[in-house]
Amino acid sequence: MENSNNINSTDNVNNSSISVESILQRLNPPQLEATTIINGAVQVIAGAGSGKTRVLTTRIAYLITQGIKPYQILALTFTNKAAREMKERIANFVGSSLAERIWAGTFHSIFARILRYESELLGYSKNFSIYDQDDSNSLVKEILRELKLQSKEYQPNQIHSYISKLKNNLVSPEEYQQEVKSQYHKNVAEVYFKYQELLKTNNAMDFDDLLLNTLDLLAGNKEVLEKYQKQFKYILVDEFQDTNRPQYLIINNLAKAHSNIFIVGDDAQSIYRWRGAEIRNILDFKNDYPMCKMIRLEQNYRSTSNILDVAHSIIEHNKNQIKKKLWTENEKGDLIDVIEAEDENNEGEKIANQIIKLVENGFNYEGIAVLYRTNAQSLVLERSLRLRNIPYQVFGGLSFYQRKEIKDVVAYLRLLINPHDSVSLLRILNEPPRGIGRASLDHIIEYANTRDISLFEAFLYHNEITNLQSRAHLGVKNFIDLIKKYQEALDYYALDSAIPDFIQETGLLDMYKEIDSDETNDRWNNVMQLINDIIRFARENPNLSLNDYLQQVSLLTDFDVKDFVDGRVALMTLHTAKGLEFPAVFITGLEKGLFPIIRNRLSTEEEEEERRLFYVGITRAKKKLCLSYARRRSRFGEYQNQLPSNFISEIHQDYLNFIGKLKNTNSYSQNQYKSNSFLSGSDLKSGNHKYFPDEERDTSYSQLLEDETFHTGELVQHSHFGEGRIVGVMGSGQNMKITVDFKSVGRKQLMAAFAKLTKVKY
DNA sequence: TAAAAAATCGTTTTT
DNA sequence: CGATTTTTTA
Repeated sequence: MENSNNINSTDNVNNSSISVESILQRLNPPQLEATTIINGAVQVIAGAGSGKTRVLTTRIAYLITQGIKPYQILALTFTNKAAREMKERIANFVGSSLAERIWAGTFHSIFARILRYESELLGYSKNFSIYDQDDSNSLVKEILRELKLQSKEYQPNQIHSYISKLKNNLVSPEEYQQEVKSQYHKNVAEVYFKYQELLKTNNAMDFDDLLLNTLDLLAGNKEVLEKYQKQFKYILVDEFQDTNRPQYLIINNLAKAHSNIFIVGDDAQSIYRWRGAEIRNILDFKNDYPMCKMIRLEQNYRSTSNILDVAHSIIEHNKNQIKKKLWTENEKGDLIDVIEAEDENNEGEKIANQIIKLVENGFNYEGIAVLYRTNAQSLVLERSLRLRNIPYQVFGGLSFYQRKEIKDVVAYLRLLINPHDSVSLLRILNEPPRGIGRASLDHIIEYANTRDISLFEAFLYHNEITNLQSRAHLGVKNFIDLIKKYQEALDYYALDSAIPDFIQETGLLDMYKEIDSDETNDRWNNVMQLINDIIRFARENPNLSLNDYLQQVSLLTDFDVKDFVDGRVALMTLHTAKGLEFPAVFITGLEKGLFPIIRNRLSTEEEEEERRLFYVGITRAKKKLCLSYARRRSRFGEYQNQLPSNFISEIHQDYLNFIGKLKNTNSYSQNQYKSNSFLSGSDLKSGNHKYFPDEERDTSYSQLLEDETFHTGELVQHSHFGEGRIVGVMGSGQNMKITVDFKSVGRKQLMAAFAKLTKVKY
């Protein structure tokens, strides 16, 4: 049996460009072991840059050549993008038709997929909504309002993160309710209770539920468990150090039938403990799989030995860690540069200078990353890079799908397939205004509560609600008619015709058009982009539904959506940088209080996690590492004096090369920055021509965009608006907007990152 | 009820 | 400082 499979897959291997055998030969002994021991439990401690991804992909390709069917392989990664890239690499070995069928994805997306098949067993219908943090907060907020708990002690996001913590520790509302003593916590317990209840009523799951419900499903249904145990004969988990308890229990349930489980991780790179990740999982693994083979990958292929030494000297300060020592055959390389800056603007400027120097010395823009602890730091850095015409790309932060107008449209769509989703309903109820105010709404909510029905059902019975004004009755009626109409339309019309009509009829677009401001124009354009995206999705996937589209969208992050573009410096948080590598890395804001970050006081555990984060940052660098800090930094509009981070003093000074040491001059006065600040993004919004005449904009930006795909004056093709000419480019990073003069509809501002424009050659 | 004015508060990090 | 939320007023 194995033989015939072998022949089949060998055919496939021969058809593709690279043979697995040739790759196996290039692995070092522990890598080879990790790749080819395919049966039983294997735990790999993979140091930074030790070829972990290579092992994972080669191993999966090897499994397939050994006759394992791709759908029998479950590979769990940390981001959708990592899964996608892994599949692409495996496709090089075994062809894309096989690679496509591997169950590779994030915990959340894979489990969402399983839950959709099995939802009815848990009392959910197939079209359940997935609530992101924002949605969950709204739900908590609504509950707090109902329970009259709207004081400072009860902040929706804090309460939600508390509930989330309880859920990740597998504490049910009932258990928590019995456990707590103080009135405050009793109230929290009640919110928790109500929250879970409402999620069920809404036919919705939050991010945590995707894990917990999967766990319940497998623990409570023998047949289902056996079905998936039988299917997933080989399980691989990447970034194991960042799994939380429910994730561990799920994998454990799935794997215990055959114990073919392969986990890769590095305790030194555990940076998500605040989100519930547990080191305990690594220790428990050895107990649950006593026969497990332990492999260490300690040879680093990425960094210079200087960089590696510095990383090691940092992580050594942590008490809690598995002892290991990375080594490399790479050259010593340069010292680590340290930049001292006057303030955050000066920091940005010096980094920009340094980047220019690096590029003069043979580095490419795309090989450079600027990392920071908090997203808020990116703004100043962006401005500095812009001033020096350095092209860049920001990852993370607020993504397209988190924009208000996009979330609104998505809420409309969710309501169509899951009308019980009260969070979505409340979100768009008065968007545009429909004459249903808070008073009316409270009556309807009360009606729903007393009858134990969903909010939408209460809307349907609005005629029964006596204390409603006639204006509210009319508003409600129009609203439910709209939803009902398009619920039916979905049965009869194709997605790509029904959805644009629906969104048109919601009145959202008209509302944006009525007020002619930059903001509403942007929103109008963004909604149009989304509509195009849906149309494209519908045409590319004729057998998939709106439900499929929505589930996909709700689990996407900015990082998943955005590809690295050549010729641009990458800006992102240290967390986002995990798993990546760059020839040159800048780590910014190394100041006390900022990195390591301090909220109240820093516990040893938290400090160690910050240190691991620093370690992650350092080990992203291949050739060049540069650290920077500022003497003062503005916070909430006011300057604060800063001290260098103790992380810098933890490095042996022999490794450091201080550049641009500060003299006590006033050359970087506030005034100078004030005068430059006209270049800031907010002033560049369209219509602000008093600051920016056309000629001036052209010269300053055509230089900036030298490496861009789009230049002023070029002809482009848009999937919806047709052909047009670029008349301006402004903003930058994920907010980069280009103004295009379309033949069909005239001038439009488009988000470059999402417009999917193609160039017209002439 | 909706728009305009005032007040508040924020900065961790993300699936 | 600037975005978001709450309060006031028409």
